[in-house]
Amino acid sequence: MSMQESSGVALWRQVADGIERGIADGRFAAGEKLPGEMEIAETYRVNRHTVRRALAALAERGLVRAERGSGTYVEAQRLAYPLRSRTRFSEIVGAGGHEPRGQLIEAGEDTANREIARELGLKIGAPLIRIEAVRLADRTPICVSTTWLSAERFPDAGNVFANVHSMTKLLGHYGVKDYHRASTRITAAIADATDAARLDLPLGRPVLVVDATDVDMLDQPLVTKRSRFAAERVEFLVENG
Amino acid sequence: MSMQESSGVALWRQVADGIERGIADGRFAAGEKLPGEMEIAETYRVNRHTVRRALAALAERGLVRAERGSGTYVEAQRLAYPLRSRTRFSEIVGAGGHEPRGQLIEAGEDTANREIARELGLKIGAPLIRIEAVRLADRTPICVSTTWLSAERFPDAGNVFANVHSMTKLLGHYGVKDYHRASTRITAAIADATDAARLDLPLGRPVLVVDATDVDMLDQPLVTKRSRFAAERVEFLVENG
DNA sequence: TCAAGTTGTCTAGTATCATAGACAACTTGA
DNA sequence: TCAAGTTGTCTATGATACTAGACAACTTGA
Repeated sequence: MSMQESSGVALWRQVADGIERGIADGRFAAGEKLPGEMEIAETYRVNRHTVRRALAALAERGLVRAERGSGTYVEAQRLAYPLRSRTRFSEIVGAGGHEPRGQLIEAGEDTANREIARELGLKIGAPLIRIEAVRLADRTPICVSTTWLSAERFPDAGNVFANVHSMTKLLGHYGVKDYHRASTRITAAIADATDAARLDLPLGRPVLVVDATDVDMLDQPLVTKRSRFAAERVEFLVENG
Repeated sequence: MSMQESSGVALWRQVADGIERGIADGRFAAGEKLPGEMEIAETYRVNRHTVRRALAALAERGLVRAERGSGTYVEAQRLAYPLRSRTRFSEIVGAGGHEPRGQLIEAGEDTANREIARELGLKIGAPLIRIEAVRLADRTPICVSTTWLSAERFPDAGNVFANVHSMTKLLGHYGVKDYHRASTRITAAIADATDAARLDLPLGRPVLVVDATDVDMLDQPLVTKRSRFAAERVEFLVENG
């Protein structure tokens, strides 16, 4: 027999992703025993060795645990988190009874290209602070964001964010009491290797790509950002009056 | 040299994903020439043949086009789709310089489940008209929609739509002069076999799933629908005041 | 105790992935 | 016209992925 998807994704990986999805959506509950390796092999029409490799990958990530002679058991428990627009990430997550977290990946300097300059009302080439961060609800990554701020208006913003772990608090540090969303663009893509790693998501899962700009109460642009959300963990509600 | 990520995703696929992302986020604009195969190979630290395979995969999906002796060029560009209170498919597509088309797949009767009843302000079990249609810009499918209308208020709506090929015209036929969007919910999923066939999309590509309800000028619900957009062909623009 | 069912570990063969180099066919600009 | 740069196609080689079969080690329940 020979499968030949030629999708560029290894069979064992497809099986692993399938099982992980089963865990994520509750088909396999935490602590429960998975079907036997033979049975999994049959459902995916794949050799048992391929299933073993998939299970090994999941075991290495701590999602399952194999017990010789007995079976393979689910270690993880599934988490799901809604997200609404027009509010603060921290407030949205907090309202859902979860603890919002922000984790800095990298902060650095940058210069404005045409698009960012237009969004922020700056000149092309203007100095920027670029902040890349993961945002989590409890311990589940929700999105990765790249945020750009004017380096003149928000000097040292990278270090500030590293301390406060929140964009609202960062802006408050510079005297911005309130702000709101000026524009939002949404599309979708497939998680690439970088997304997958940062969102702790299997490769090939959909991500929602959101470009947004926030302005202060005088409609002066403050920050513009591009975020990539794990689509299976979020649903956007658009409220047009 | 030997890469050995062991991520279960083939190198050529990682390269293809990287290039696609570059196209999606505008680093490579539509019509523009990509870097040469050798240059791409160097940036990804990969053999030229691996790059060629990645480009072949993108070419097969119509995202790029190779010209011998000259270079490889970006084919795609996304349709800008503003999500305003006034959202008409035909107007949006027309504004982009494309010809809007609607193609009926199937029309039939249905009864309201809890969600649809709530959206349309009907009782559970109320008779409905269900219209499934593909919407295209020129000859490119943009989305498939399932639309529900009250069968009492819009009798024979299926046949009307089959003639006019437009939801705006259909509503006009029943005396609705104007309407607007009451609610929009967006998430993303992976194209299944049905989506793939109707959207002329390869299996496994991302789709944007939009649930929306339109109301008349007195805020009375008219239609509720679920649409599945080919994510790689559209970009939603959200304008919150 | 024992049989059935489970995971763990070998060996082996075939197909695909990725690299490497060479050259042909073609386009572009000087 | 020509040189430089591009994509297209061929051969070849090693590493990895997948399949296939067999058997060991262990758990469970009758």
